[in-house]
This record gives sequence, structure tokens and C-alpha cells, in this order.
Amino acid sequence: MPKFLSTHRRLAAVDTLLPPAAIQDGSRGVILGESLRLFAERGYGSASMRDIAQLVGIKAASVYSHFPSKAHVLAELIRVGHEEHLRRMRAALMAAEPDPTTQLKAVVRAHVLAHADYPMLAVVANAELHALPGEFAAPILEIRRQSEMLLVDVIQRGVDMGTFNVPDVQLAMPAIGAMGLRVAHWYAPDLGKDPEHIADTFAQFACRMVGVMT
Amino acid sequence: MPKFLSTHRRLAAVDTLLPPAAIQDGSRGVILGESLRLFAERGYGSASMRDIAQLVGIKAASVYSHFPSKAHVLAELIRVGHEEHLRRMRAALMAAEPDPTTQLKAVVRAHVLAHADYPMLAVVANAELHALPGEFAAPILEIRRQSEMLLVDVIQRGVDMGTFNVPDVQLAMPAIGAMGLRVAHWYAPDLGKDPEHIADTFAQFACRMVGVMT
DNA sequence: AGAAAGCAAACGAACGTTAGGTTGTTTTTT
DNA sequence: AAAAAACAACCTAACGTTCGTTTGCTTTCT
Repeated sequence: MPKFLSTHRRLAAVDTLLPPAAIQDGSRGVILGESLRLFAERGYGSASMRDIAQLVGIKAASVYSHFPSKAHVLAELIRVGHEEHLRRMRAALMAAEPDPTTQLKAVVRAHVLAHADYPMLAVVANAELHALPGEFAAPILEIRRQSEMLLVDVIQRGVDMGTFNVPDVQLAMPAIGAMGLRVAHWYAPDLGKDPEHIADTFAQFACRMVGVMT
Repeated sequence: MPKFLSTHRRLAAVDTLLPPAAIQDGSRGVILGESLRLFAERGYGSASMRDIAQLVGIKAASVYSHFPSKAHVLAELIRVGHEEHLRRMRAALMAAEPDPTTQLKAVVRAHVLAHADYPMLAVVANAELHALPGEFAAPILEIRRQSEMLLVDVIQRGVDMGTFNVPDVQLAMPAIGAMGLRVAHWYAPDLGKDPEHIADTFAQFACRMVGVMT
């Protein structure tokens, strides 16, 4: 079957990858990893503590030595996902030359690579945020909006400087953002596509969308 | 808060809209509608038959007069979502003039409008397919792949004819497709954006992505 | 009379989590 | 150095609740 077509799986990736700073020692780290796997593959509501514990090699009751509740596990993963994404977007913008096209390419590349490098984390961060209790979700939503506003600002600045020509500037961020979100669902290392290449291509797509020839 | 930024809700829309041909009489139709609401807002695993029945105004046990199982309800909704999407894509292509740019615009408009017109249905169809048992999912996956291939074919034909200039033709379909999928999450009628306008703008974005000036 | 759609009650299973205990390790005290 | 105490992480068992679904019945309609 040709690649890039949908499969029955929620996402293609099978590795529970986390940013280095988020990796934790011992059972707590294994719990985060296996929780990530089942939250990503099945969704939060269909992932049980018993199944997670079984993958870890302990009993469900033992998880509560490491986490106060199931919701705390989800919150930790979603927070890590959003912080890593924002960190990368900011770093990319900081490191880019100040012309809008270079900035847009850098930011889109960071956005896409965050999803290609940590697909399971990205799926959980993007698709399970609604499952978090309000008090856990509020600070994370703030981080997420900062990422979104960063992209909005880059696009708006390009328009203001006359570099970009966008039919509807309000729609550019959700459209460009959406492309990257979906990468987490279909990208896996055995796809035969280098993440850097995907990121470059999506950055080109983004530039064209805002009216820059490539 | 500025529009288009993420909220805590899984999707913005609050209406359980279904294509006319899929609307059913009596309690069966109400069950489909309220199931759609909770599957879309909470995810399949977090939507209980008791909660669905309560919204309908009957008891959970009564649902089984209309549907063999909870999975059958999900399967019906996901099938309807995919069939409507493919039907619209095919109709749009059929009705378009044969030049690639017009065809791409038509197909992307159909894709986006399917998501803006039936946001809850689109969210369930796209995001809960993994929750279906394999025997229910197989025929629906086939329909989904036909939609994807339709877009692939339109893009490839444009490239073959020299109308499109795409940095990586394999990535064009997932990129363009992804934009439309996400519309279902953020579009609602009170957004202040006409779906036709969104569809037109996304069609322009798609044309630019494949190298057509607009 | 038969069918359809609803009901209450119940079933078997599973859920997230708590409680009390055990074990191994570490720290403190002697 | 050895013993005692404390701690962390695991265990089993259980709790209260919820889950999807079945059963037998009642009511209404055809």
C-alpha cells in the first residue's frame, strides 16, 4: 500500500520518545513512557492503569507511589509536549535572520520537527488536552497559545513589511499549524522520509502559502 | 481572546449536524446525534452509553433496541462521515473543468467544506477510526484511502501536465489534507468566518503550495 | 395477536484508587 | 561494625463506582 495513506492505527510511530530533559529515572520514567504509548495509541479514556502497569512490569496500585493520579500522568506528558514545542519555536525564531521569510521557514521547521521527533508525545499533547481537568489544562493552554501567537506574529510581521501577500492572514496560522500537527500521526522512522526533508518541504509549502516564491 | 487560538474544548462547534441522507427518524436518529456529540467532545472511550442515553431522554438499556452495540453506533457515524466526504470530493472533481488548478481548488474546497459543514462528524470520523474494531474499520479505511488517492491523483496530474511545481509531491497530499482536517476542530458558525470563504482561502493556499500563483 | 420501544433490574467485568502489609535499601544510632 | 529505625517501592486485597450489555416485563400501536 502506498505510504501516506491512512491506516487503522491512530499513529504510525511505535517508539515512546521523550525530550532528554523530560526523561526520568527508574519506574517513574517507565510509567511515563508506557502511559505515553497507550494514551497516544488508544486515547486517554481507553488506556487503563492496569494496562499501563502491565507494560511497566508492576501492578496498577504501585503507580500511585509515583503519581498522585492518572490525570497527573497525562498532565505531565502534555506539559512536556507543549513546553518542548514552544522552546523549539522560540529557539528557532531567536536563531533566524530577521527577514520574515527566513523566520517563517525556521519556525515552521521547528514546528514540524517537534512533531516528527516526538510523534507520540505530540499526538497526546495535541489530541488529549481536552481530557485534562481544567486546573491542569489552564497553564498548558497558555503555553500552547504562546506557540500559536508566535506563528501569528511572524506571519503578521511579514505582511506588515510587505514580504508576504496572504489572502486571509487570520487563516494562515491555523492552516500552517494544522499541517504540522498531522505529521505526528503519519510520520515514523521507517517511512523512508528524512524529518529534515519533511520540515524543509513543509517550510517551503508555508512560504508559498503566504505568497513567497520558492 | 483572539480567535483561532486553542481552547480547552476538543472542538468549537456545538451542533450535532449530519448530512440529510444520514438523518434518521425517531429515537434512533436522536441516539446518533447525541452519540456524535459525546464521541466528538470527549472521545469514544470517555463517552458512556448511560450519558448518551441521558441526553436522548431514554435509559442506556433502551439504546439496544436500536443498535446492536456501542461499536455499531460509532461505526455508523464514522461510515457516514467518510462516505459524505468522498461523495463531495468526487462530485467536486466531476463538476470541475479539467485543468489541474480548477480541479485542485474544487477538491480542496469540498474537503474543507465537509469539515466546516459537519465539524462533529468530521472529528469523530477522523479521530476515532482507531477505536473501531477491525472488521468495522476495514471497509471504512478503504473509503478513506479513496478520498486520499483522489487528492493524490489530482496533484500528480497537475505535476505531470507541468501545471504544478511541487518540491515533494508525496508530501503535498498529507500537507493539504491536514489543513482541512483541523478545520473541524476550530470552525463554528459563530466564528465570524463564512465556510465558503475559508474553503476559498484554503483552496488558494493549496494552489500556492503546488506552485500556482494566485 | 404481534411488534416495537421503552422500562427496571441485574449481570459480569472493569475502572481508578486506597489500605495495609512486605521487602529491600538507606540512614541513624549505638 | 552492627543494630535499629526510617524510607521507598512494590505487593495483595479490596472498595465504591462505572462500564456495556442482557433479561424479562409493560405499554402503545398496528
